[in-house]
Amino acid sequence: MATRTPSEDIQPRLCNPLQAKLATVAALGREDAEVIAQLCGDARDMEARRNVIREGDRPDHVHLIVAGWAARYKLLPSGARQIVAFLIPGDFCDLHVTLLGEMDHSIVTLTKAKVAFIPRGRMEEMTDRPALAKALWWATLVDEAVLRAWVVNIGRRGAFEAIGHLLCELYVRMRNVGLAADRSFEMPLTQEELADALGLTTVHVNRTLQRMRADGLIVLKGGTLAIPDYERLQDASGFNPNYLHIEPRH
Amino acid sequence: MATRTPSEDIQPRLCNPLQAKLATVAALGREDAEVIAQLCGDARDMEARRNVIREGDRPDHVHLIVAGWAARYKLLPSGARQIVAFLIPGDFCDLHVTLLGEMDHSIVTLTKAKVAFIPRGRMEEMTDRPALAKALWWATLVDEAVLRAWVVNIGRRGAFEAIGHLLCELYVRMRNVGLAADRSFEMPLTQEELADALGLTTVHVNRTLQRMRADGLIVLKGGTLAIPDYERLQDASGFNPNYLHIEPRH
DNA sequence: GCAGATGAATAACATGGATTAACTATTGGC
DNA sequence: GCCAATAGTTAATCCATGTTATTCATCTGC
Repeated sequence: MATRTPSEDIQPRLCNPLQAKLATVAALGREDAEVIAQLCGDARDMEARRNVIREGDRPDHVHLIVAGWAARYKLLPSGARQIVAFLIPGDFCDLHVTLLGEMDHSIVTLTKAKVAFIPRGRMEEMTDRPALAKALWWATLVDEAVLRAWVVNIGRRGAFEAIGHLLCELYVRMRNVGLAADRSFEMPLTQEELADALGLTTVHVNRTLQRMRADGLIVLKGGTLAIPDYERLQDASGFNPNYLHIEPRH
Repeated sequence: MATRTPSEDIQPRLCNPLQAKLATVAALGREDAEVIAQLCGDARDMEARRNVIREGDRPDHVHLIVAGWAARYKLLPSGARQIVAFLIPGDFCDLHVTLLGEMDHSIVTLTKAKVAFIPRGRMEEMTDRPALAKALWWATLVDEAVLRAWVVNIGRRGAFEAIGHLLCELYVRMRNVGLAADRSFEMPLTQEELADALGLTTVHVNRTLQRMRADGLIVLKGGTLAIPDYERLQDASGFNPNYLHIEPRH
């Protein structure tokens, strides 16, 4: 296989993060895949640190991250910020807003990003296709599972384990959409963003990252994270990927 | 209308917690209500502190709390427990398991409880009815929103605010299923359970509850919680019920 | 190639909450 | 009604993480 050129039928998943992600659940037909491709096609470019939606909004379309990173967050009266999810390519920002009406949190881009704005009608085209409807439902449920893991991370793990756990999760998720290879991936989060996600301080995140580097658990530099010994990191942080509900695919 | 006897068509919501809860979203027809009533009819009695399901299980039916309280939790390798949700009457334990396959967490009763075991076929009867299908989808999305609020609570609020916030949420949810009146409700959680939910220690929960009592924010005794001045508690804990997505109904 | 902005790295010090360990109510079973 | 188990209280000590502040390193646009 080493002789073949990497063509699109070897790794069709790589073309489109959403296709890659949903292929995890249901076998998508050619037409399903096309519907998805169309959605991602007309994504808008956004600068880093721009709000995609804000708490209180009642948008009439759904947002999908096609490229770049974003974060779901809530602000406290004190001005403190808690990030409740990192959104990577293939993640929907607000699948729920159609039913819940009003956003109860905000979403901001963390890097330059491509974001698709999908009108309601377009979403219905998707949910009319059984395989896609199932896949979207699955995606929502996995988001919820990720949130549960996040609670455990913040509530009962120390800073060291918590950061390790989060990095493991991001690695698996990035790999699942074809954006990680050979134990490394582009990880654009600042220490402040990590801190806001884990309920810590930038100072403490810094201290802890250094310890992890010193232990040889991670190599984090220039926006790229490498994990020299994934199993060791996984053990050190009590990470069990079962909650991501990704079937082993080989 | 004040002259009418309070018959079941004035407050049908109160008969059944699930009906009460779902009536929040969609107007349920008489038949819808009947389907729900049947589900709750043949619930099994369970003792306190019994597992309803455990991580790794692949149950072939869905569980619904009809009476009593339960908790969704995860255990860490260290043995520490993190509660990620409290389940009160009208809450489904595992609506997701049908699609996700394997449970990624466990559920335990906290009090004596009545739990309905709903076979897959029965669930499909529900999802075949548009109003119910929508209501179930809504319930799932609200669970997710609650989880987000929980993350904020643990990550960025101090113990005092966090406990206050949680108590406000429980009050609103209990009221929403007809189980709270006049600013008070049965609140069977032990300090240990509160601690495991908020990522704190029993000792610290105890200290903090005392402070809240001293401040006159709560009256907690004999398994009943009274909130003398709800607005003050709400303000003191930065509670905004928007994330529960309960339309104001009057 | 410089100015301004942003992010990372350190250091000194403060503190909320953890830990441990008694001790004291309550509760529920028999 | 008593015993055993469970739940709540209290106090002393300790530590992980927060606070505040300053310096250094990059990046970006012009």
